[in-house]
Amino acid sequence: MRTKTPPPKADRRTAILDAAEAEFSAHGFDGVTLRTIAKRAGVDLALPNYYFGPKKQLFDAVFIRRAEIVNLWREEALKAAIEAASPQPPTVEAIIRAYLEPMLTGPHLEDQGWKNYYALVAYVNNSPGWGGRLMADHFDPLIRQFLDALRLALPGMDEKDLYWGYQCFSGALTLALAQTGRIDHLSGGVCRSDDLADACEHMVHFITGGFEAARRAAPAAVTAPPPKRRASKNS
Amino acid sequence: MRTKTPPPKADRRTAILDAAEAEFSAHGFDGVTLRTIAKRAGVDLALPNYYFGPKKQLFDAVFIRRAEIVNLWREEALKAAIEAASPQPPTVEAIIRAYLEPMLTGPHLEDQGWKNYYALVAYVNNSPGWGGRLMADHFDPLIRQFLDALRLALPGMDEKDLYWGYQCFSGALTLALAQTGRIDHLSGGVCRSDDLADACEHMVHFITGGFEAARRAAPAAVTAPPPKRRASKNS
DNA sequence: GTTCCGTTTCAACAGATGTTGAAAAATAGA
DNA sequence: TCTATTTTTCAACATCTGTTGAAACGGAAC
Repeated sequence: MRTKTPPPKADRRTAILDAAEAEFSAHGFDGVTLRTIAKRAGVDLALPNYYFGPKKQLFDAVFIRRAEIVNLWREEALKAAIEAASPQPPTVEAIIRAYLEPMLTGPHLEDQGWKNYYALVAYVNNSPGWGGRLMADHFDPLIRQFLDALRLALPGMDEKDLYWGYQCFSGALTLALAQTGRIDHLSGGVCRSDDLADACEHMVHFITGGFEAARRAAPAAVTAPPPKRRASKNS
Repeated sequence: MRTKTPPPKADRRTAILDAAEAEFSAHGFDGVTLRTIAKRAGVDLALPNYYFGPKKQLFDAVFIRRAEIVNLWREEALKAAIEAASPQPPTVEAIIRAYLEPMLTGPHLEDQGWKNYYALVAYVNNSPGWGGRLMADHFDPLIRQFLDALRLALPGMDEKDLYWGYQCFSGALTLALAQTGRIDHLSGGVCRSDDLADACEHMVHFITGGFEAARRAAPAAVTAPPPKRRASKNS
């Protein structure tokens, strides 16, 4: 009943990747069965294993497929921002835009596959354990390039502030990528979480302001500053 | 072999909740079996079902247990901030602190159960579908109180900017709650994702600056502003 | 045609999964 | 002590899970 159109003859490999992408992004790794993926792709149960090996390797293949593409986009955007501002370092806003816009704006967003992939990235980034390994292996090199650019754009910023700032940035982006629809419900329809371009434009300002405030507010605290505490709280 | 200490006689109910909390937060709903939970809690396989019904209801019970507590903490902190600033509205920073500090600072963090619960909240908040329902049912009322406070602290701010700002805020908090350890790896140990108090103090400045910049930068754009686009990008 | 090789199907496996009903044990009330 | 109620154990169920090996199919080379 859900067997889509009869399989398009060839191209079964990418049909499996697309189906797995949609299912994994919606239900997580353990919430998906190979039978569901095969049925959605319109192929036999044994075919995913034939092409990709065990389930975990199929998941990795889905994750890696578009990671390389989006990394190229972002690297190119960062280089362009640096070149456009040369010999000055680019502004914080220009760096944030180079980080976000290649992902969140552009005609590729009309492809539901890309939206599914972004939700998958959000899932991976929030998964403890093996999720961190996947993210680190495929995104850390590029992230370090952006951190280097931010160091130049924010002279005198403490390293700790920079990393915590990136953590905030990454969290905001991750939740946007997840497209959970929660902001739709909360805002009564004013904001739509599937409008990634809108999310992008607002994030640019918010995150830029966050980084600049984080540098300004640096209280030269060395370790963990204990703020005011309430009277009691049960353990 | 993993049967912990012999069951502490009574208190099997909370032993099941604790075990389920630890397992669900680490592996998600579908990544956990009732047998794993029962073994970790040191009880019989059939006992979780006896107390909580089917698996999904056990998950909900885990989620709800501490939600009510943390909501009370945060509501109390917001009221205190409002009262302390009266008759003026509290500052943005005071509101952000009231939102974050009850969760992220205090002696309850020495209880690993609370850290597990926070990771569970992060998991739920990033789960599409049923996750959003759980969050909305148990956290939206309090969130609306904070949004009301922010409206007073940020006069003239556009509603859309406010909601997208909260989305950034929520994303940053969610990733902090997840404690994935990714920031540890990325920063080479400078930041530790299990140091929630440190994350809190940095988030306060970053998010406060983000909200204030979001108000400042409001370009009176009506819908989705299409920023500059690169030459071509495959679909 | 015949052979060969990459692809696809089919059927089945061994094990795990959520759930349940009935028996057994513990607890409380009289 | 006997009874009634709650709690715990045990064993099993029907179903689903990832994976695999062998057979069947496809088309191209000879």
